[in-house]
Amino acid sequence: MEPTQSIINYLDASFKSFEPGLRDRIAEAGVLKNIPAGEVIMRTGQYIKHSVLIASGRVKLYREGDDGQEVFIYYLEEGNACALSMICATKQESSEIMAKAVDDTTIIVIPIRMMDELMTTYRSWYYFVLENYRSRFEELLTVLDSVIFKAMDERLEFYLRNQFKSKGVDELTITHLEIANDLNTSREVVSRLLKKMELNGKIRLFRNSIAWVG
Amino acid sequence: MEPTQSIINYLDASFKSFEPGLRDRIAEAGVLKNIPAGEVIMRTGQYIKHSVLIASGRVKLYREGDDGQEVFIYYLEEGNACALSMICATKQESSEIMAKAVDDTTIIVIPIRMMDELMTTYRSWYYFVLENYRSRFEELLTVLDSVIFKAMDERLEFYLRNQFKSKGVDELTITHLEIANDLNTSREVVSRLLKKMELNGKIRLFRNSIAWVG
DNA sequence: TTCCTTCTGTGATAAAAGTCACTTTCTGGC
DNA sequence: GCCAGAAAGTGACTTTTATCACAGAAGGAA
Repeated sequence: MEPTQSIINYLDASFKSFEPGLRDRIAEAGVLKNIPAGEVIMRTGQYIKHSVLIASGRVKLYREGDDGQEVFIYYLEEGNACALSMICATKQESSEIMAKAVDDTTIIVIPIRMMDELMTTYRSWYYFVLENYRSRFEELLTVLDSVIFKAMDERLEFYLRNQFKSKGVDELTITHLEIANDLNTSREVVSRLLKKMELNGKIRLFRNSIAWVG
Repeated sequence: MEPTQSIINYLDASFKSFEPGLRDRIAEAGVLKNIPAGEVIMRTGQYIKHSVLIASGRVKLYREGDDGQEVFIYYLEEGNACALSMICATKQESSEIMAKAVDDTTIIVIPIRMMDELMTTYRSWYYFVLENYRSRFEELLTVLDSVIFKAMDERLEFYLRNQFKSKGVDELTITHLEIANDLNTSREVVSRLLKKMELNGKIRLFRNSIAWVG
């Protein structure tokens, strides 16, 4: 398939709010890039020179601690943009988070110098950018909430709900250690709390996976 | 002083990046509003119908917990905009935080329906909005950091540094209870940790105030 | 099968933070 | 000066979370 054609396909499929002119302009100037599952797209301290749209797949965003801890913040999915890439982009400042592809992911990369043009020419672009920002901002506030106000059992439940919902599954393939890392706690704590949730009938535990009972 | 003139004065003083046309347009369509110290500007769940620029004074942003706790997130100062007001504005969704004037504050209120016009007409406006967003976003990440990765003693120190720096003083008028509320902990914990910091020579404690020793 | 690694379960203990109860200190107003 | 109320100090205790030390279970590879 010819690349320009592909970008249009992705835009039509996942960025439906884009007006035709915007779609064509991005198809013209953007570049498709495939990221294999597990690869890091962006790292703390790295300068960003492009805006990034997620055309397909799923990207996990982490905040990195001083000792290499990686705490899960949120997912970026098909139709999202990396808010930070747009914003850091405008000032070329350094990023503070780490983005890793969890599935095989296709992104559309747009050179930052186009931001001016898109912003002032296409209303649907600036709507998209602001709306994207707003929803990331609120997601960030939600995460902050759960960390500030909730104890670990509630944080865990919030985390699991999020995972089940975001992945659209009722059985989640994940280990206790992975969860513990995402929540910046220890594996034992997660195991114990999960056990408690199982006793309460909320979930069922298996090796390498958790099923939602609800 | 005639209001339109006043807006221009404020814009010239604190929003120097605005191009002349933008300045005049805001002076024309914006409204000045005085908020006495202590008054709430915006509340969780409230719908926002205006964009808000801080012309003078200082606004404290809190995140509200389920039981009425109010945790400090960041300050908005002269020359800042309320990022949420711009973004919620574009979609008229509900706010999730609470903004309270800590000093007597003057704000410039801009009707949301002008966002389209400003965004597409004035490059300095969209730069301003995005840059504002970016910096709030990063501030939020910093707060998240300290909550996720730091124990209470470090959070307290981070909080104090922030206060001293943001207010530009070396003696801070505040009670232990106020700090405890801002950090969502208890007064005793704050008292004990402050005492420890005093013993370590970082600060000196007085009734109703704390002096930075550095 | 037999190892070996990874995942999970669990008790014991330690450390951090929150809670309760009370005292002391300061300060402003009478 | 005296008193009331707010602010701050402190000991004792509980709860939550983290850490340590294992043990058992599951599954893959030789």
